[in-house]
Amino acid sequence: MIITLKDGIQKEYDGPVSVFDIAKSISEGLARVACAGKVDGAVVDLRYVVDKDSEVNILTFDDEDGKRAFRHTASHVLAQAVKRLYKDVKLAIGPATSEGFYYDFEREKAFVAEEILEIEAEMKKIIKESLEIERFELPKEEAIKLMQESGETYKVELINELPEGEIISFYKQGDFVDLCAGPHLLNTKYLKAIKLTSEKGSSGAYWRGDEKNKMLCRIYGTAYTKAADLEAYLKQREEAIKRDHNKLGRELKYFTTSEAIGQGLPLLMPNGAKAIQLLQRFVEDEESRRGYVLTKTPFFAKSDLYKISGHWAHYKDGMFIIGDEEKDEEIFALRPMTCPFQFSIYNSEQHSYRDLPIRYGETSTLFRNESSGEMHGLIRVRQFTISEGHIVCRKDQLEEEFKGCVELVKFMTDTIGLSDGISYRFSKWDSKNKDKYEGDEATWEEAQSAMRKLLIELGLEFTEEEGEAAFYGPKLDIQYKNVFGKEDTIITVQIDFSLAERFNMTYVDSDGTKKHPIVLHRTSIGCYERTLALMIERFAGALPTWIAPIQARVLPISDKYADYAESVIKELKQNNIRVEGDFRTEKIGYKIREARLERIPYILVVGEKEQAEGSVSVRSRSAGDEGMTPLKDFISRINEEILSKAIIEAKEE
RNA sequence: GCCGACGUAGCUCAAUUGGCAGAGCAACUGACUUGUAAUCAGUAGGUUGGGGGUUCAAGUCCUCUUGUCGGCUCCA
Repeated sequence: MIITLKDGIQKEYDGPVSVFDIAKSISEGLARVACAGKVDGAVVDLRYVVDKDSEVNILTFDDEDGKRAFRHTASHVLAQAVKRLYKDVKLAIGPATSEGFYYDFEREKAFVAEEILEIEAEMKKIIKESLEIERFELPKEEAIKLMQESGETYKVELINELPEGEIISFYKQGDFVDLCAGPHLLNTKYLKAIKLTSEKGSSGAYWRGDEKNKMLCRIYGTAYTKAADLEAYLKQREEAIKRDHNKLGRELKYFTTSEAIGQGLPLLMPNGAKAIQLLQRFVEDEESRRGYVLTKTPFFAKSDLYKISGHWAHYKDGMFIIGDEEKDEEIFALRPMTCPFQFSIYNSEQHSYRDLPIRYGETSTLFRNESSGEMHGLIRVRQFTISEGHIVCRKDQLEEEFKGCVELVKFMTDTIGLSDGISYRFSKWDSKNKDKYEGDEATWEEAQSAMRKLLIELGLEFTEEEGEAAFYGPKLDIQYKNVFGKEDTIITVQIDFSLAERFNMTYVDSDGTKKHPIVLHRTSIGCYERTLALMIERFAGALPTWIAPIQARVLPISDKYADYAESVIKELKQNNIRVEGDFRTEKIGYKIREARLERIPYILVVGEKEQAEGSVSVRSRSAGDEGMTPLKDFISRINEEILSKAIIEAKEE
């Protein structure tokens, strides 16, 4: 039997051999760090026996799938520890995640902080016990019986759903048995560095992610092969949280909230309002350059409009409704999206095929009645303003228009410095849940295959997600992670084959017949609040100079140089620099400290020497004290930086 | 909406088993006229998120409510 290894090397074995033994035959060292295997492209357990010529790759913690097996084993140790300490707890599921692992348990009350510590201590004990992990299989009937006997009703439910003939495997370590497809490590001792990250107690999670189901207790943790790596991860997480826009954004006076105003309704303070104004002007100008025409439409409309668009049927829970449906003759709703409004503009005129595409753009304020537990700083709010646009086009224009949207998205994310962190998600409908969507199966398939084709042509790396589409069509979602690792959509481009027909939007084609156009729903920079929040996190509050609310602050050394400082400020203002002065009679070090803490891009110190020479002493975020420069030179330098929208990383301190 | 944690001065945090609400920084006033991350002294600042209750006495206990945070669900 010939086994081909990762680097093309071939090895011959006399008979069937386990993946672990293959690892061992390569080297003892590799066997020690092996977490799983890959045989002919499929991830397998180390215990898996290879019995024919195959390509075999030994996966370690450095491989994504090896890491998953390692952490999945840690989740079993978590479950074992919980079962040892709390007999009455039922097991649900416990997978590995991108950052670690979790396990869901059914229990009367959530686990509190002290209990988490006890569980973690018990886990460490289990690891020290060096328990062998054994795998065994059972036929369906016996598998159900085993789980019923131990009262694991969730496991019984899972087994019942497996198709007949499926291999049902279990993993056993010491006194603990869990239904699991694997793969797993061979012994608990390999889990060198573990930590439960639910330090403040377990959090709630619905069984199978369905809010109609029982709420379970979820404990999160992570695991590494070395204590130092675990420490590094925890440290990095701590550092990331320091950039939390919800804390920094408040400290730096970008926004605040008021209990009396309510959840999800942040107040943009002068700094935040200025940054958003700058972003909006930039976006509006760029869109105008790209052939978008501006609209300005009402913030609310009669329910009639939403009944036509389908929002009333599919999105009513997400809207703020004005009036009482039972009592009032006419009721209104605040707009959750701009589509039906821009469609109404389209419908106010007759269109020829020659008029298309029409690209409508609007800096549009939207209102969505998000559930109370959802709000998060500027990232998830109930009122937000978005660079909203709808492109009405013919089928033969779809490709070019879609690509134009993606190109605009790339231009925007590059400019604002978020391009490194984005990922693309192709969001499809859920054909098992047709009630949630508008349009028939054929239309959906057509729209989705059109989008997939374009995504492939564009060479985008994307994931596919079922059930994430809008009710009217599939989406290309541009995803970005916040400092807590939680992913949100910042930008979206959607193909809609449905609403034009619903809305009776038409154009007269070259053959004189009326046809329904295709609609692209899209944003270019997403919603300004969310985008600003992610920029604050990305830049740790030190926004690029072009968008910084204050670009320079002039610090006179003492009162004696106040007049000169004023003249510098005047000169900068005449050059459209957003500048202010700090005329307090404080020491220069003190004023610098404050300006640094406020992340002001340029600190300009002026005293006797500067006054004599008509210069400023520049202190930048990127280079610190740069010494004296003629004022004119500084102005051309900062103007160049602003004009080019340069991204210059601030020095970490 | 659901599970959990939390809410004390502008900010960060104290306040023993229920027993006089306090500190540092910030603010304000005065002095210092300052050269690249915190000058010194003084003053003021609170219905302890809000309502209700238990108690001789509530920041502390109970209850309702509101807001914030971490998850889940939902979503840009």
